[in-house]
Amino acid sequence: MDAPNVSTCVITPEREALVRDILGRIADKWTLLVIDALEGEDAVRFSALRQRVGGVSQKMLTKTLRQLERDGLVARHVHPVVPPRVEYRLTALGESLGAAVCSIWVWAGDNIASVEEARRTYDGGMPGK
Amino acid sequence: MDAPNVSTCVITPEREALVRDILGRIADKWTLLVIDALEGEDAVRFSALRQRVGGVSQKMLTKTLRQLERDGLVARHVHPVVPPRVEYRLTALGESLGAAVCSIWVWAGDNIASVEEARRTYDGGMPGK
DNA sequence: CCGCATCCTGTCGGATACTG
DNA sequence: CAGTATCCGACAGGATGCGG
Repeated sequence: MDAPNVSTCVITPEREALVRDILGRIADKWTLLVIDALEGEDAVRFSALRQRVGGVSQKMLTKTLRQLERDGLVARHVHPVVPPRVEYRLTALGESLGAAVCSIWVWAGDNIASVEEARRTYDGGMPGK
Repeated sequence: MDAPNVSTCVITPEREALVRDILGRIADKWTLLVIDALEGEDAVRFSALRQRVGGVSQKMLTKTLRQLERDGLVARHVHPVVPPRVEYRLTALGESLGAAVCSIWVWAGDNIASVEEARRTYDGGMPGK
C-alpha cells in the first residue's frame, strides 16, 4: 500500500497526532540545529558537533542525538578505541527531513523584516506592557 | 572558501538566531495546530477555533493567538457587541508560513512508517528500557 | 573523549475561579 | 463569550561529578 500522491496539504486526525509528535520533537530547541550542523557533512565527532551547534550542553546534545537516532534520522558509529571516538551522520531519512525543514528556514529568512515590524507595531501600541 | 555554498539552504549566524526564535515559536505545541485550523477559513470565532484545534486549554489558545497576532501572522477582529464576538483569521504572512510548514506535514505523512519502524527497532534492541 | 546520574531552577501548560 | 489571574504539577534544560 503505497502512500498516495500528496500534492496538497491534506490532514487526517491520525496524521495530525503523528505530526504533532514529530513536530514537537524537531522543535525541541536543539534538534533542528543538530540536523543543520550535520547537513553536508560526512561524519562528525561528538565534540566537534557540540562546537558546531554552539551553546548546547553535553546533556542536551546527547539526549537530542539519542532521539534522532531512535527515529532513524541519525546514525551513530562508535570506534572501539581509546580514547573513545564516536561519530554521527545524517541518514537518508534525516537528510530528507533537513530538506523539508529548509523551506521554513527560507520562509524565516524571507520574512524576518515583516515579523519584526509587526512586533514593533504591536509592542508600540501596547506601551504600558 | 570554508562552507561549500549549498544552492538553496544558506544559513548565516544572524538568520540562525532569528530562525531559532521563530522555530521555537511555531513549535510551541499549539501554534501550528492553530495555523492549520485557520487555514482555508475566512474568520473563525474563539470558541469555534478552540473546538477545531481540540484539546487546547483556553489559556494556551489565548496565549498562542496573542503571539501570532504580535508576529503579524493572525489578525484579530473584535465586534463591539454583547455577548462578545471575536474573530481570527490568517494574514497573508500567516498563510505563507502555513504553506512553508506544509512541507513538514508532507514529510511527516510520507515518512511515518520509516520513523515508527526505526523506533521499534531501537526500542526492541533495548528491552530493559 | 564520551556519556550517565544527580541536583536544581525556570518555564510550560492545565484547572479553576472571576470580570466585562 | 472572551479574556484575565492564580495556583500548582510536570518537565525541559543547565551545572557538576563520576565512570568506562
